[in-house]
Amino acid sequence: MSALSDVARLAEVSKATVSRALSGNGYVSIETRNRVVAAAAAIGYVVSSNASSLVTGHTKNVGVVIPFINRWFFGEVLEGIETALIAAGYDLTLYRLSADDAARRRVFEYFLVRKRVDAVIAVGIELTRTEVDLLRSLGKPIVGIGGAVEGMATLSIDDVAAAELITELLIGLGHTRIMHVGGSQQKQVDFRVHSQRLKGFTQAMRSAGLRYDDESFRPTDISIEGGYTAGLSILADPRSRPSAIVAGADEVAIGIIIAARQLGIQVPAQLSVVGIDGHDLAPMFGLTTLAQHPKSQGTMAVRLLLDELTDLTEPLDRPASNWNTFPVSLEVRQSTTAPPLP
Amino acid sequence: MSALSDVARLAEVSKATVSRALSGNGYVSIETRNRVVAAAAAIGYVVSSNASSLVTGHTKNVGVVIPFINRWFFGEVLEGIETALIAAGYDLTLYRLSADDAARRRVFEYFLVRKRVDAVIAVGIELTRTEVDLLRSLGKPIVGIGGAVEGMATLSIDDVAAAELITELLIGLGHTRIMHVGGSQQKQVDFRVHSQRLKGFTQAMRSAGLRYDDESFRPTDISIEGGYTAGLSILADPRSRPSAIVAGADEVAIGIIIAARQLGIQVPAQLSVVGIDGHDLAPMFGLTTLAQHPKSQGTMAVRLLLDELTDLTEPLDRPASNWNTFPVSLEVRQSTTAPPLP
DNA sequence: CTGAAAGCGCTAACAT
DNA sequence: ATGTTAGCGCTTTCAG
Repeated sequence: MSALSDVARLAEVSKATVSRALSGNGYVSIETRNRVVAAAAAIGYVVSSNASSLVTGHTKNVGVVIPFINRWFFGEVLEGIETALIAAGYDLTLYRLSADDAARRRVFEYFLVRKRVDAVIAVGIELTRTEVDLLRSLGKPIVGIGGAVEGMATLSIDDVAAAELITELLIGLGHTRIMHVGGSQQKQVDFRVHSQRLKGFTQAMRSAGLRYDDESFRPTDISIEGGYTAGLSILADPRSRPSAIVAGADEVAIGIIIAARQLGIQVPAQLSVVGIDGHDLAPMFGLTTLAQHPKSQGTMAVRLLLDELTDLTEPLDRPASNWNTFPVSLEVRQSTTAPPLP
Repeated sequence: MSALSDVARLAEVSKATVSRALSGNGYVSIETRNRVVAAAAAIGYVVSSNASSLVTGHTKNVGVVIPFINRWFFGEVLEGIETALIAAGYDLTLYRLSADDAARRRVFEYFLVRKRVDAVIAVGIELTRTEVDLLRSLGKPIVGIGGAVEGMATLSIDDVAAAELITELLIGLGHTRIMHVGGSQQKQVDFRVHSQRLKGFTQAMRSAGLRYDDESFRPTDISIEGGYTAGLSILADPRSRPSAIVAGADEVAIGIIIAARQLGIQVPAQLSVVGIDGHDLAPMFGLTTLAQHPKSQGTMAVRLLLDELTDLTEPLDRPASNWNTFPVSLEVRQSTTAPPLP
């Protein structure tokens, strides 16, 4: 409510001086600064970021687009981003991007454009060339999490390699009947993560000379319920039951394990289940996971963004080398329980 | 980048007319409007919300403060809020409020104040008198979810009644050895939800004349892992094992059930577990839950807020009756499986 | 080191 | 129905 001019009057200086004193830009004698700061505190003055943004052109606000909020991986990433952003004095404006195309366009062409955000973090969303261009033409840095996109910095694991790695792990343990329960190949999230994980699985199976057919993959909802339902149906018949399952996500792995236990199957003694997101459920379920540290990915993305935002003193044309994909290291989180007997 | 004046020049009208044509406020002949809209589209003009906010005083943006993102109840609420807000043309700025007191003050005294938000939704956070006053003095409507707070509209279930109800349900089923596994009474979230749920449980036990002692309550982390760990320790000894458990949250209930199944205990045949948040896991776990429809709570909160924001033509002093707590109805979601045999 | 003045891009009276 | 004018609250030259 109180404005810069109020502070100026109280401190008996000009508005310009107040601005300088409070923002730290420009010279102000130490004593004047103190007077100003005291006056500001006295009347509870806080700058209007609107007015400030209007003239400076930046908003101290970053937009985050993300397809899900209530899913482990995404929720964790979001938390990581939020923490890092607030720590840096930035606000976070959240846009959940549904599959709905019109809604998506609306977010890009309306919400993100009206000069509210300085930059954008896209989590698990494969921006189109057009979207990237739009944002870049507006001079807004973008960083992505979850897959490579041309024209912007991204942070991601190699989903194919991850699935391959974890499958090889099971093969190395002596398993031969291995299934993959993962996201539907039809209604795919962006980056075709599900396809990539399936691909990694298939590759590993093939190179090991193991049988891989239509029965080896089971599509499911990425949720505990989905995993549970799939698990019940897969594990029902003892004769056709796999001895190991590669789950497309932790939620799915948990659902499968619950189903297995309900059917009286011991996990991991009689069935190995591995997941990929890796949320520290390993010890509890006796499952080995590939941890991709979502929270750190969030923090890291913010760091990348802030670097750009700060360097932005000399605008645009950054070295192409910077617009690359940073691999995120995977950590095999071994179960503490004994290895399964295939 | 292109500004209102560019559109004006292109359409050969004044800036005022452009503003009117695009915002829909004020009279503009149909043909001029068409010309303006075409011109705007041609150069990809989008209003600067900063400039606009600066003069109108409102931002089309609401702040959401929430203690957790990655927890079912909160994640769902957040999704509900996001969807409703976007649909109404509002942005959502997210603040995760940690237990850290300094951080919390910072959010209230700095972030929320700099005129970025028109209103605030507080989820699961008990605003202090000071915080409510601060926001109200700034003329920002607030609505809360999760508990009653004086001076603002809130939406919440009656946690005591909920726990009582669900406990009575178990008692009615013939259980006598019932335990409550819920959040620690020490490090409490706001609204002391854990205490309230414990209280409801205790009341039901007492009125039924059932034994209630120190052993009847087990504090736990609100997470699947927490429930699992608690479950293992509670259910290990068959002689002291309860026949039913009231879980403080769905995550906890799931953890307990996983532990039970691992120990070879049939759920719900040998053990009943009930939860409160109610995320449709009922059929899968054969557990009865009390559904509180988090997503709808989010939507509803937005609706309340929007009402205020719209009525705000005649500012402030709204009838006190409006500042009440709206009860959220609970729905008993019965398990489809047969009732347990105590 | 400080002040005066010129806008940032838009909206809202007030005219016409 | 449209144009003119005066700011919203701040930052930033430009003088001094």
